[in-house]
Amino acid sequence: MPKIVDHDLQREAFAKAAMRLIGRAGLEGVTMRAVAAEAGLSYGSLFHYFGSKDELLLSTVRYALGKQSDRLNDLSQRFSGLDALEKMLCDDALTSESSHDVWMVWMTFQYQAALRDSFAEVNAELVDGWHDRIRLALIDAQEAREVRADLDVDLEASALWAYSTGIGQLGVLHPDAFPVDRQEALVRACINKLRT
Amino acid sequence: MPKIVDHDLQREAFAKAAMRLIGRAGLEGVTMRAVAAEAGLSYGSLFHYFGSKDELLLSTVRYALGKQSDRLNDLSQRFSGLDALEKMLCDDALTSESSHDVWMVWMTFQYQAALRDSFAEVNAELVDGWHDRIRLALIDAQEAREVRADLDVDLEASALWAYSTGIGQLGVLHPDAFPVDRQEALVRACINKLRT
Amino acid sequence: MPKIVDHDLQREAFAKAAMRLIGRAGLEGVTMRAVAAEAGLSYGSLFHYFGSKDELLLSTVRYALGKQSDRLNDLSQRFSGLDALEKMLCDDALTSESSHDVWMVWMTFQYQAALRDSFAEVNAELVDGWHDRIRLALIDAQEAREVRADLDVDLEASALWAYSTGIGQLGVLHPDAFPVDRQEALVRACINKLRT
Amino acid sequence: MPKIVDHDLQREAFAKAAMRLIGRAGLEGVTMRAVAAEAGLSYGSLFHYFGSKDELLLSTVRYALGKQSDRLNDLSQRFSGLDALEKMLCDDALTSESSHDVWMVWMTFQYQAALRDSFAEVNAELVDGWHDRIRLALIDAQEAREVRADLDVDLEASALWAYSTGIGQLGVLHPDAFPVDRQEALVRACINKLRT
DNA sequence: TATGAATGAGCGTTCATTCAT
DNA sequence: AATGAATGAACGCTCATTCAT
Repeated sequence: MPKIVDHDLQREAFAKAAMRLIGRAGLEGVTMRAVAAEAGLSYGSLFHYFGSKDELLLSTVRYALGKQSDRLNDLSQRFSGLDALEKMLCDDALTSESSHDVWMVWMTFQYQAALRDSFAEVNAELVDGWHDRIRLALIDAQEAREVRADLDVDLEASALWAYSTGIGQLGVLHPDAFPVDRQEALVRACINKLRT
Repeated sequence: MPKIVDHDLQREAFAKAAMRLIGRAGLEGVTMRAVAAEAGLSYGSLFHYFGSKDELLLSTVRYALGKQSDRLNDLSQRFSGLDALEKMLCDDALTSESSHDVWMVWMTFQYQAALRDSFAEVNAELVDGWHDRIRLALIDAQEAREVRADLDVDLEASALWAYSTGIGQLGVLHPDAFPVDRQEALVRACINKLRT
Repeated sequence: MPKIVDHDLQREAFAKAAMRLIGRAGLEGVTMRAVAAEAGLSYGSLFHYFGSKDELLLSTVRYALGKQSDRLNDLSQRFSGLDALEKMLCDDALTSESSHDVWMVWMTFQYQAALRDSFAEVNAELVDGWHDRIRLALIDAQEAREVRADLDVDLEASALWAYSTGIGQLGVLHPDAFPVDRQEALVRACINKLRT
Repeated sequence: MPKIVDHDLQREAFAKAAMRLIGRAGLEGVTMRAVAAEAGLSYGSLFHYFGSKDELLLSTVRYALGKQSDRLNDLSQRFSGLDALEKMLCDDALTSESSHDVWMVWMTFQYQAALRDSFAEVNAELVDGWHDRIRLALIDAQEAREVRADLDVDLEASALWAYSTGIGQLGVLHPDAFPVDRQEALVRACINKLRT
């Protein structure tokens, strides 16, 4: 019998380490050696679990966003309409200490996806999912008469997407100017403008 | 003093080349060799004009944003209030073909500034300038009674900043989902919501 | 003593796998992982049966040449003189599909033996055996008056050795220019020149 | 002005270094670091002159065989028929100390060409050249009535090719059993058999 | 001043080997 | 005995930077 380890757990450990490094120093800080060291394992080990750096990176983004996705799923089941939207955007946009790393991963990944085909595909699927969620919540809100019947749902969905993207980015890059409570206030203000 | 003019022209030529490369392939595409080749100048001379890669990068961002800043200055002299705001945001946010490279430089730089102290300083000054412009235009609008008197100017300035940041980023990264006319529509819709 | 049989069988399975890999992609294609995979056995077990890669390689060459040696022994018992020589050289030199892997192993091994002492020793013994066989067959032929009495047996043995070496190498490396029937024709032509 | 160096001369220096290493330790001994060290230059320099290891290797084989080719051209101008053939084969086959490295390069290259497409192309051209030379010399000899009129020139050319290949290989791999004078004797014996 | 050659640290990746179960 | 995880040295290659002319 081989040394018993949970393969997926190890992969996750490396993904976590990579996420921490991205959070701390961006993609440039993610060298395979640094990831191994951060995970407390040997360099060679890393390649036992990931065939290449790209594979690790893709796993990292899936891990980082997977957790968030789970939370969003939970929220969209427990709430609906503008309520759900507010909760989702707050959860997503808010760059508190705990989600800082996730946002850095997300930004990094978006950037990479614009430059490299291998990332673009995965990105498209993640991005579309996010956009859809916003649209559906808006449609819900419209049906519940929380927002005007003639609201341009598509446009507003895009607006909210852009808005949350911007808040997230600024929250990460300028935490002093965009502390969490300000981010929350911005999200609320924006959603309230949609209310009938 | 013709030499000095030459000197600045060379620096600008390199900065332009670096900007094009960033627009095409991100920071990763910017090697000193590639910059020299793109500028059609010799490799060694690059180090005569810039002591290091960082210095070149800083010059590049100053060059890229300087042009935009000039345009904004012009706009803020010719217009005021919400009008100026709309023009400024459209000019800034719109990722048409012509400003794609500038946006890429900007995004790249923001990202670097979050990670490296040497960039953060320069970034702060650029960012503050932008935020101030928005605030001032909003105050103008308030004085001209274009917007409600009790509008939280600070908050809305932040919101517009975040909004334009998000539109710009999405415009660069997802040009298909955010073509220029959509970006414009989003900016207008946002500003119109502020109108009394 | 079934264990011992198992042990040898496993070793042979690995040696076969290594031989196939050498035939397919040369020594560079032989990684310990690839050998285990090709043999359909576990990676770790490979090191139970062979203390090192070198040991595996040595076993591989012994396995590959052992089979051929058996055939040659058989031939030299059933035939003698030039007849035996022709049969032996045809068997040995001919790089048909079935013996391609064996030839690749042989070539690879010769090459290694020239570079590494640990292989040279084993090689010397194999090579000497082959040279002796040719000499003995020539002496037989001489005694049977198939060849001239004043033939320089040593020289001709060397010549035949070189000749078969060359044919084998070219057969492996340039199969289009040296198909089996051409190889056979070359061997026959050479031997016929020795006939009185 | 840059440091003045002869680009081609540096490339040759590296090629020579690579050839020496191949002669000493085979392809496995040719690491880019070892080549740089052997050439007495820095590691990074090497990549200034060769874009990749393959490029270096191809240059090495061209360099190694180019010298030989020059000698052969010279011989085939000064001699003709069997005389030329003998001189050519002696020059080519003889693995004296001075040509040991060349032969190792040649063997190594043949082997690689069988395994890698990128080498096969260059190899084909070199190999064909060699085969043609032998054929043409034989035809010359036939016209000069040095050999029988009904000689199968194609077959004999292949035979000589195989023969010289074998002698060369054995000369390199078993220098004790195949010293230079023996190689020469073998070549002469073989050619004399062709004489009318 | 202008050029490009020279340098070496650092990268992602491979791999034989050792270790723990 | 059998398995596969763990390890780290070495490889080819890139690149900002320095140097020599």
